[in-house]
Amino acid sequence: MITTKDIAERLGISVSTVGRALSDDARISEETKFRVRQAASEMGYVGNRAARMMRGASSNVVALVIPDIRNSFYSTIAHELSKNMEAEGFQLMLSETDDDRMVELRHLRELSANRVAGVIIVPTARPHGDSIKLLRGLPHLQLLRRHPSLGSQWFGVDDHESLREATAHLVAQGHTRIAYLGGPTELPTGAERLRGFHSALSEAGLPDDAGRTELGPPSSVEYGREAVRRLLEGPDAPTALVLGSIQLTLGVLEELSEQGVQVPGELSVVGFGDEPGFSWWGPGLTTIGLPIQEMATGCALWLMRRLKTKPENDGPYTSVSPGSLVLRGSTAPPDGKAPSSSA
Amino acid sequence: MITTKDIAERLGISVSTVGRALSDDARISEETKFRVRQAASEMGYVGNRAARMMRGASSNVVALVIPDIRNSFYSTIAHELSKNMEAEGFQLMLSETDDDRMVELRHLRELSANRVAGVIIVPTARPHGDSIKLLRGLPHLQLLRRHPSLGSQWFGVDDHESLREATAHLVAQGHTRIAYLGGPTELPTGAERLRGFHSALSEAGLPDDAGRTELGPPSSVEYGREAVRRLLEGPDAPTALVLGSIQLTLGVLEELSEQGVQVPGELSVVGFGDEPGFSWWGPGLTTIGLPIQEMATGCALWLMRRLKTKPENDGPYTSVSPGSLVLRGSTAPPDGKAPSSSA
DNA sequence: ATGAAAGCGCTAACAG
DNA sequence: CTGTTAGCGCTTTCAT
Repeated sequence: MITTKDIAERLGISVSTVGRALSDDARISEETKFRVRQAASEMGYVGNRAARMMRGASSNVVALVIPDIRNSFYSTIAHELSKNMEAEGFQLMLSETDDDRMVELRHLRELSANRVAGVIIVPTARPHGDSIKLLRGLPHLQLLRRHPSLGSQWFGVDDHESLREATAHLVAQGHTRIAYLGGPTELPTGAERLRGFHSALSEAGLPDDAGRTELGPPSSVEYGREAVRRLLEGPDAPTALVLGSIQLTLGVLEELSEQGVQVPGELSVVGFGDEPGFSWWGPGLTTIGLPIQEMATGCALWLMRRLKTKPENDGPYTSVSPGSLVLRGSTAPPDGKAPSSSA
Repeated sequence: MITTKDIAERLGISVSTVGRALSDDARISEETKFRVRQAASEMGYVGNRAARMMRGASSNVVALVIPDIRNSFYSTIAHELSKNMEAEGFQLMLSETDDDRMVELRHLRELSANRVAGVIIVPTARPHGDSIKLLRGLPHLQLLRRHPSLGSQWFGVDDHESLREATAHLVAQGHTRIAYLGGPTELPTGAERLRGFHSALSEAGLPDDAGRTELGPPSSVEYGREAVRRLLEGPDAPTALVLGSIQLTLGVLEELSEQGVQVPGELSVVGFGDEPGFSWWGPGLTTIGLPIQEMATGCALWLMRRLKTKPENDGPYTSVSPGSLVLRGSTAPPDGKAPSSSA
């Protein structure tokens, strides 16, 4: 690897002159600057950021710590961050935790060792104590999930309201046996979504046992399939289903379409998230659309600004983006037998 | 940030003793080691990789340079790499090029400045000369696309054979007006897939004008929609369609389902890739399944090994994974009017 | 307008 | 068993 010293020797000048020329210092003659730049380019010189960091320069790397990039939720976020950051000269490090706090900790150790400029994290349910300590030393931002011990900078969506609205939509259609299938309540998102579900039920004055819930520890496609199978068994199966996780939604859709369940005839369904394919599933999936793109952009811009301004303006910051119900064909009043001419 | 010097001062010993204790050097007494580790942990010491790199240590970062992480093709790859690399203590840098050679170049500059340990790249159609130079200085590996000037380490899928097989399937069903819709031929993948399409036609002895092709410069969902609209217009519209890009497939499926085109009645379709949702699209999408997971794992393992063994065993290496046709319901003999009792 | 030298944090060679 | 010293590549005083 070529260094400033190599260039200096080649031109018979000192390293400091080379350094100054490359940083376009005012007191270097134009001619020298030209010769230096020429040589640098010819020799394929690329400045060593490690060395610069030792002199106090900060890293240009921001890390994104998420459960799984295959979840399109997260890949959209990653893309949006990457795009916004590239424009500002930042690079994106990708760390997948698989929702395992130990993996999360290992990643944070590495990120800290690499002295990344900042971290955007979707924390696991209960981060390790050391993870919390490590994050204290790094400018960071929580995304979607919010853990109290990880500071008060947070970007997320209105989980409670999104599920309340989705459930209310089913209630308005006359459903009285509604099931909710979502992620674990250990996660702040899971808890909020479940709360939203219950809010809608109680607002409608429905009895507590109107709502049946299946809360997966694993928010996986496979679990979604199993859970919906379980839900549909038995005599008083629900007539409607609201979902609280993208992965679970994918599983449910696969299972329902495989079992040939009539939607919305036998069962009304409201999905979570709006993936490619949701629109062409069965009668079109009515689903909770999330403004992840906007959220991610906001998040990127906030962090960029935070990193560029020296002062520790680490005041609490919270951004809650609203979801929106995307109405398609997968919901209808219960007992499809009676096509019901109600509005 | 805590340094070894801080620890040394606190314990009244020298920095080298601290360094050795932390690296579990044999000549340090167990007691000192213990005290050092204790202090390090208490003080929240995290080694500075930048400093280590200046002493010759190599980075533990591998970069993945791809067009767009939202393409599930690439997010699957990213996940697989990440998983395999985390196990070996490597971190994954994510660089999106948006298929823009200038963005690609900027990323490679940064990666080089950061002295990343290695690069896995899906190159743009014609990488910039400087990009080529930069890559020469970095251990790297091409993925899927293969550009001759970027070295001879490559992992990919058998694009030619995959499309040949898919097309042959349609030919076998009796189609004689088959369209191919794929990415630009400037990309090696695009060219190979198109070649596969033509191979199948000529093997079947079909006239050249049997195949109609639409080659998108932009492999986007939107372009897929437009293109299929164009294809279906006019009197001698094709009776079958083979696709050569995931994004285009997504667009085509949306458009066909929106327009209510009967598949396979009016049109037989073979998709590219196997995304969630392809199985529940219409009659189930017959599609070209790709072993991306295996490919990515192979790729990760190869690079890890390459990075761990000092010697420049940069011998040419090529790995071609075969695709496989996933048969579902979207293809049938032409002229659906005659349900045709053939096997 | 340019050089010389110091030092960032760490490790390794060289003394004890 | 432990300390001293040098140097990785770069920027930044402090001297010319």
